[in-house]
Amino acid sequence: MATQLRIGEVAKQTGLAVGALRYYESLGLLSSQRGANGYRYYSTDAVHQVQFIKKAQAIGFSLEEIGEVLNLHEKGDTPCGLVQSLLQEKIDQLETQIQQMVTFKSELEDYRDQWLSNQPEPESGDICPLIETVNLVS
Amino acid sequence: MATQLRIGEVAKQTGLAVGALRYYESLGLLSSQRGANGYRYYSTDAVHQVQFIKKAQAIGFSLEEIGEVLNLHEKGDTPCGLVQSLLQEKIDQLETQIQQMVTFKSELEDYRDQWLSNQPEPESGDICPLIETVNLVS
DNA sequence: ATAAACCCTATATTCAGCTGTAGGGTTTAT
DNA sequence: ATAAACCCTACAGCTGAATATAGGGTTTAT
Repeated sequence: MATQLRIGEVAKQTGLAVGALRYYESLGLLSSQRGANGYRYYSTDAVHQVQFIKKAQAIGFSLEEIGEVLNLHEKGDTPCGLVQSLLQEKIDQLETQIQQMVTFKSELEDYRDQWLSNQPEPESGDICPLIETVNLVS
Repeated sequence: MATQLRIGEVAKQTGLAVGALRYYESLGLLSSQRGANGYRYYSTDAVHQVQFIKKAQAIGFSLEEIGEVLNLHEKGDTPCGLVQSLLQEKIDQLETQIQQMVTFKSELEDYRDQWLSNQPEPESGDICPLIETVNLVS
């Protein structure tokens, strides 16, 4: 029989707040057994599961995605295929975001440099010519 | 005397939703004059100011920051110095974020490649070895 | 004259991932 | 025996930038 841990002990061992553990339970990411006093009791597997959740978060998974993975696991399936495709999705999204941010940063630098080298004449009613000259793309 | 616009007309001319304009007013970013019927009336300057807000947003300013800029402007000051330092702040933040995302993306690719080339043996109790082998840094 | 289109306020809701609080009950250490 | 430390539920709040809804009043077009 595994040692039964109370929520504070799980919190201590995982570094999560007690409230976060209860929150995870409300999302169906973590389950517990209740004692006669109403307390949640956890096996050491729960600690492992929380660590799994933290690692999955660390590689960019949302709690909802982690829930899907854990659901597959609970059904007895190996969720590695799902993990793999989610991971590839994250990588692709990161690449897209990085490209967008790089482009955006150059645009901002261009605005800054243009303005530093050649301050536009303020037109009547302008608030700040630096921004007034921004061309909205979208 | 400038033409007085109703909120729907300002919305149409700026592409913003009516609700967003009222929201901006609640934040102090936009002001209007009220008619006897309670309607908001705007000058064409308001359209210009909304466009300013949109441009400032487009270069990464939060509504709160835009509020600071507009407050300076309303006090009669030229807010370009503030705009310039906020802009430099955005550029620096972008650079930091880009670096973090690039690093993070490589880490994810490493995980993916390691796993593809050499699938770790699942240990008993593992949910998915791909994630189980993740080393948390923080 | 009446309906469509417009306007108003006030409140609630969304996204995510929690944290904080109030008002209790339980366990443990002294 | 009593206080500290722990646990419970239920709800509110936080971030930011809005959107949505309910329940009304006004203007405009036909």
